[in-house]
This record gives sequence, structure tokens and C-alpha cells, in this order.
Amino acid sequence: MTVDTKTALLNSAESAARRNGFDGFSYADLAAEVGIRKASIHYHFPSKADLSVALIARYQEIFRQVCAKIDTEKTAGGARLAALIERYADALNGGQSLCLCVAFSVSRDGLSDEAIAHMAAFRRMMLVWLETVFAKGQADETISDVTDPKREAAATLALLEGAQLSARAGRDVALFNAATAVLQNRIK
Amino acid sequence: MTVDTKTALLNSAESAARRNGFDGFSYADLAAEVGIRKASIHYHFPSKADLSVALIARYQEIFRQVCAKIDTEKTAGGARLAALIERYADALNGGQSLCLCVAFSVSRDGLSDEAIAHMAAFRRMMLVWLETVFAKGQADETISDVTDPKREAAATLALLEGAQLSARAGRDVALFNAATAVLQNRIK
DNA sequence: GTCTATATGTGGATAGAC
DNA sequence: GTCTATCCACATATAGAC
Repeated sequence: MTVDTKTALLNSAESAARRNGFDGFSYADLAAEVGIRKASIHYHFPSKADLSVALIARYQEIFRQVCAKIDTEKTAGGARLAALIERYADALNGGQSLCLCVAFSVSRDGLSDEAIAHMAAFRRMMLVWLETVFAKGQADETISDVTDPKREAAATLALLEGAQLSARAGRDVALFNAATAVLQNRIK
Repeated sequence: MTVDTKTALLNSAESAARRNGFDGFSYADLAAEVGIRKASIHYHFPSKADLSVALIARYQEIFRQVCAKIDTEKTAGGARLAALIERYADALNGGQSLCLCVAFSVSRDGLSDEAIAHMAAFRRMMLVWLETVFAKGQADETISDVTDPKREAAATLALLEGAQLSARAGRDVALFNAATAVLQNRIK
């Protein structure tokens, strides 16, 4: 199935941003991949800041659906947590890609205030969801040693992002698994 | 006390890199801060890749000393872990800076293979040290719920780096403390 | 919507005088 | 060691034809 130019640009940009960071690709790169001239991109996204906002907004919406899907497919807290960890592992693409939120976290410019606000909103969304997951896992005893669900949520998001970072740095998914092994073992 | 030009350049570059990433500063920036012309920088560091290697090599050496100092000042495993966490918190500079290793992990180019190898060596060094810390904390019972020291080490390094990332993204040190609260509470 | 052509800025890097 | 001057590549962005 073919996608419209705007979607093709978003797909290409997201892939590039997750591989090299938001400052790590240019309109020329996108143009080459999508098959139009770089000037044409400005018709869809007048500035690169506009593109950054569109990217992170779409990403947040996708993850909202991902979490919702996990909620319908899994009932146990532990199973839901395991599903999210797997999602973060898959996002690595063999050690080449990062979660868009992690990739954006290090870019210096190009990111408008609006994009930064979206990033914060994304993290808040994930924290809320993770908190309910840990609360459920504590109640149904599918996650061991749960103290405070809110704190567990904050620790888990940081752990997943940090594990991605070291895996990407070493171009080795095994590093992600090593960093998340303790967490995985808490899942019954 | 005044420092020589080369050291001043390294200091300025490290600060800039930890704030904005390795691709987030230019020779022009360094020149302005140090007070020489940018062409002069090439005398000390012919290419920016040379600068990246010098930066990460110096950083690893500093941390080798940091860990050694902690080992002499603290004996309990828990106290040693607490000291490292505090070091990572301080490195945030109120939410503006990252550990150089984290900052480098997201840069795309400019980093030579040599610099990447140094980064991997830095992480390995920290993992080895953390493993001994957890082993000690398990033995002297100053860290609770220690399962496998090697896995705990991998999880802790990822957690610290991830916690820095979210704190930097939100420009708020409280986010670092929130993410590390569970770990902190395991220290007796 | 996409094109060609171009403006404008900034990056790292070099040559050669002092 | 540091300077001035300059080069070249590449970035985002705009104007205007089709």
C-alpha cells in the first residue's frame, strides 16, 4: 500500500531521527529517500521545527494506542509490563534505533518549545500508565517486591531509556537485555 | 589558578558537550569562551574527532579516580553506591548537563571509532566497579534484595543514565530523584 | 504540489604571515 | 602558538515558474 507524501516524510524522518537524532538528518536526506526535491518538503513542513512537533505528536498518539492494545490483550500486571519491555527491545532494531523520546532528549536545537512540551507529555503519559501497571502487578502478585507504584514507574521508564542508550552505544541488543534482566526476573 | 590553553579548551568543550551534545557546539563557541580564534584551536586539536577522543579519555581517567576515592572514603557497599548516585545527581547541574558518556551516546558523527571504543571502555569500567559494590553490599547487608551483582550493576548504570536523561529533558533535578528513589531506598 | 534556482548562514578545516 | 583570510561542504529556507 502506498502512503501520501506527508506520511512518507514522517516515516522517513522518524526512522532517521531514531537512528541519528533529530539534528542527525537533513531535508536533503528525506528528499532522497522519499523521492522528491528538498524544497518540496517545505510545502508540507514549513520549518524543521514544525516537523519535530508533528513527529513527536504522532509518536505519542501511537504509544497511546500501544498501551491501550496491551491493556486489552493482557490482564495481569506482570504480562503488561513484559509487553512494554518487549516493545522497547523491538524499537532498538538490533541496536541501531532509539525510542523517539530518547533521541529527541539529546537534540539541542530545532526542537521548538512546543515539541519539548510534547516530549514531557509523552513521558507523563507513560508514567501514568506504568503506575497503574505496577499497582495491578502488586495486587495480582504478578510483579514481585513492588513498593510504591509511582516510584516503580519512574524507575522503570528511566531504566528502559537508559538500557536503550547503552545498547545503541554498543550496537548490541544484549546490553539492553542485561540491563533489564533484574526487572524481567521480578515478573511472575 | 590559570590553566593552559589546551586544558581550557577541554574544560570548555566538556561543559558544552554535556549541555548540548558533541554536535551541539562548534569551534567558534569554544573560541569565544576561551578567548582565542577558532583557527588556533586546530593547533591543539587538528580535527574535532581528535577533540572527542581527548575528551572521553580524560573523562574516563577522572572517573577512575572518582571510584578509587569513593573506595577509600567509604567501606560499606551501600555507602559507596550512595556516593556514586550523588555524583550522577551533581553532574546534572540543576538539570542542564549530562554525564559525558550519555551526551556522547547520542551524537552521530564526529565521534571516531577510537572515541566509541573509549565510551565502551568507560561503561565496562563502571560496570566492573558497580558489580563489586553490589557484591559488597550484599555481603555486608547494606543494600537490600541483591540478587546477582552483575545484573544489578547493568541495571544501575542504565537507571542512572536514564534518570539523567529525563531530568535533563524536563530541566528538573526532581525527576532524577524520583527515578532513583527505589534504588536509594534499598540502601541501608 | 512539485520543481529550479538561489539566498544566507554556519560548520570544520587549511595556508601562510607573525 | 596565535593570528587573518579563505575555502568548501552542507544546512535551512525562500521566490517564483509550472
